[in-house]
Amino acid sequence: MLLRYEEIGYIGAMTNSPNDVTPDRLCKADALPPSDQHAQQYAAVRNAHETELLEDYVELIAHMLKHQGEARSTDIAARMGVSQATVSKTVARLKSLGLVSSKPYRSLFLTEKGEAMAAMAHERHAIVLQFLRALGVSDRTARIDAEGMEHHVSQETLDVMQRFAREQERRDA
Amino acid sequence: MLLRYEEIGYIGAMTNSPNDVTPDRLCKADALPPSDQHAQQYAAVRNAHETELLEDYVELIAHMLKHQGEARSTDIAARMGVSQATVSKTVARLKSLGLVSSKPYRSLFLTEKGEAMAAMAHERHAIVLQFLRALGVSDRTARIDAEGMEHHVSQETLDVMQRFAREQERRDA
DNA sequence: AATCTATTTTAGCCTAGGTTAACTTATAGA
DNA sequence: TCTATAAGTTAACCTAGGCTAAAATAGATT
Repeated sequence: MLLRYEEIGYIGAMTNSPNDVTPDRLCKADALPPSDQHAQQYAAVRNAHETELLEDYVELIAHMLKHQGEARSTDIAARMGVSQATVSKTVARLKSLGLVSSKPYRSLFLTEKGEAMAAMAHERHAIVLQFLRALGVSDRTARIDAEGMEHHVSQETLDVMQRFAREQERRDA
Repeated sequence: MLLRYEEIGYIGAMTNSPNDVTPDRLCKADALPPSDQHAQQYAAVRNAHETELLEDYVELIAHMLKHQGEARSTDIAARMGVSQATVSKTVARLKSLGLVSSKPYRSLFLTEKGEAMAAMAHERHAIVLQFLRALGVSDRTARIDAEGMEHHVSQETLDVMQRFAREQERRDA
């Protein structure tokens, strides 16, 4: 399925012969978007990186609050595979951002803002995970990949993934 | 499609009644993997983060060498949407890692190692992008998401994606 | 009540990746 | 050839996210 230029969208007006075939066409299909759009793509990735860790934390904290009743730094550290000191520092950042609240030396709670973020992160995560499994990826791999992918999936793609997973589910039933 | 515990794999031996239905089952399906496995998942993500930027750079440099004949810092800076100073520093790192070679104040080249990395990154990127388009995601969104996702997709998932994209292509033809 | 242990925080260190501002080098044109 | 401008580098700074080691606190036990 070779894309037409019009479908690619960013190529803009075709200047040279629109009917010639492979070599030129392959070259163009391999072309990068214009600089400014490309820069926006990278910026989007950098942007995602900034919130990734925060989302992982609040998602995990929410889960712990729900399933264990409390969220303790030690447990977070163990689950994240980092030192307690790292958790302490990151939690300080979460607090300064108004996502987490706690009294010193006490376990953690989410603010409303934190809960909202956790809910969103959890939903995304779940959709991506279900999607990967529906695609036929093994559970173990799906979990690993979902963890990394979830922060880089736009709403549009998420919708497509959800639809796909539902279709697949229906087919399985 | 509710997963059986056995399919999930990490749950291990079921202790309590294996035939009871929704509430317990839903709860378990929502459960996290055991701490050590979970920690490995996060570690995989952190690991990916370390090479992400390097991969993006060599991929971009390879593209420029191929299509413009040379790779200049200014162009990289423009495409990445960062300052030249940042490029300079990152390139220094790429050089120290033996991925890029250049003489001071001259444009850049890839070492063999750098080319190998670039080729891999490019292939992954292309597969993810084609997959997203085959799924039905718009080109613009597919590009953005592919940029972020490519570094977090395992070989297993990549294979599945490639197969899916080919199927879809066949169906379109 | 005193103390021991587990947990949390703090301090000091490191690397990566970003910035601006100032400096150096390459190169094209008068 | 000289010089203006474009391109690349360096210095000094910042934040995030890791680490270890040491200090502080909470809670349980005797």
